Amino acid sequence: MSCIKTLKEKGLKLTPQRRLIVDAIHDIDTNLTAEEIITHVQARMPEVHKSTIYRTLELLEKYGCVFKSEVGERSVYHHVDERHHHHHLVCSSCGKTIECDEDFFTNLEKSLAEKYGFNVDFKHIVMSGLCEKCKNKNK
Amino acid sequence: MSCIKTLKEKGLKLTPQRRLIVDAIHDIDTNLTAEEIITHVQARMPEVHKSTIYRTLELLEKYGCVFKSEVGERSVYHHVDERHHHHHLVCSSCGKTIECDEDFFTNLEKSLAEKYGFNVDFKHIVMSGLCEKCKNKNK
DNA sequence: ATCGGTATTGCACCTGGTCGCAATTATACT
DNA sequence: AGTATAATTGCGACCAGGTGCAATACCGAT
Repeated sequence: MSCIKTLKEKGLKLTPQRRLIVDAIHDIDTNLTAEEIITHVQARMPEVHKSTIYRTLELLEKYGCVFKSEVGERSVYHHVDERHHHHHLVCSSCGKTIECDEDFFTNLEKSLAEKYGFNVDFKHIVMSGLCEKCKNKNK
Repeated sequence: MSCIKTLKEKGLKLTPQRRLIVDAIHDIDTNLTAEEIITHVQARMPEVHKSTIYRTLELLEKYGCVFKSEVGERSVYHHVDERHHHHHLVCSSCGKTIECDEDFFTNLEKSLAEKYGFNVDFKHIVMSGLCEKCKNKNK
């Protein structure tokens, strides 16, 4: 429930709509499409407009409560786990998500910074590809 | 002009619209947004519908003539250079694109496959972040 | 408890991109 | 050159997501 606290600390208003959105992110999976959030929220409070939801999600991202990432065309939101950061590997065939440790990326991050002076923002990247099952399926 | 050859080889029709789209990809930058392509094509042939352009781009991607990648919300197309693959680092602040060698990613690719059995599809990833200049600007 | 100001909402509209469909056209065959 | 036919086009409708604006509601001060 730290999301609520974060909003309060920033002097933002705690509207019923926002509570519902925060609830959705906590209650359901950690891997939510915008559409799933909209459905969940509107099931309880049908008037809530999608733009309100997108705006709230944007806010929560801005204040570090959720991560937004693009998988294929759609946006997917991950509730931020304060204990440890991790990256996500999403299978483009079955949709399965694997959390992987951020250590894997630190080397790459470092060498790209050294060679090109470029600072990749890995927090906002979700890698897509094929998981083990789907890879073998296609053979 | 190998794109044209590729289309012919696949038994696809060579329409004036398609010629224009292929021209655009060759003539202009290697780093084109869909919108830039649409503008370029419609400047010469105004009736060409955006859906035709998107469909052709999809085809060209399918047959390996271009790479499509998502930067922020928009789609960006890169003309494929047959000589060597490389990855793209796009600065989210100034839009500058850096081509980087694929060797940087092979280690990461390998270790993710070993640890998680996951095969990241790096061909379709464009990393965003901050280039040297923009990073220093914000300080 | 109520009041005022600012944050937030819902709405209507916009944008990039996709899709089904009927009309058109590039090509292969005669 | 003329024709058959399957691929392709343009169109309009649609989708997810975003924006400006007027109306509303949260919350701190009274």
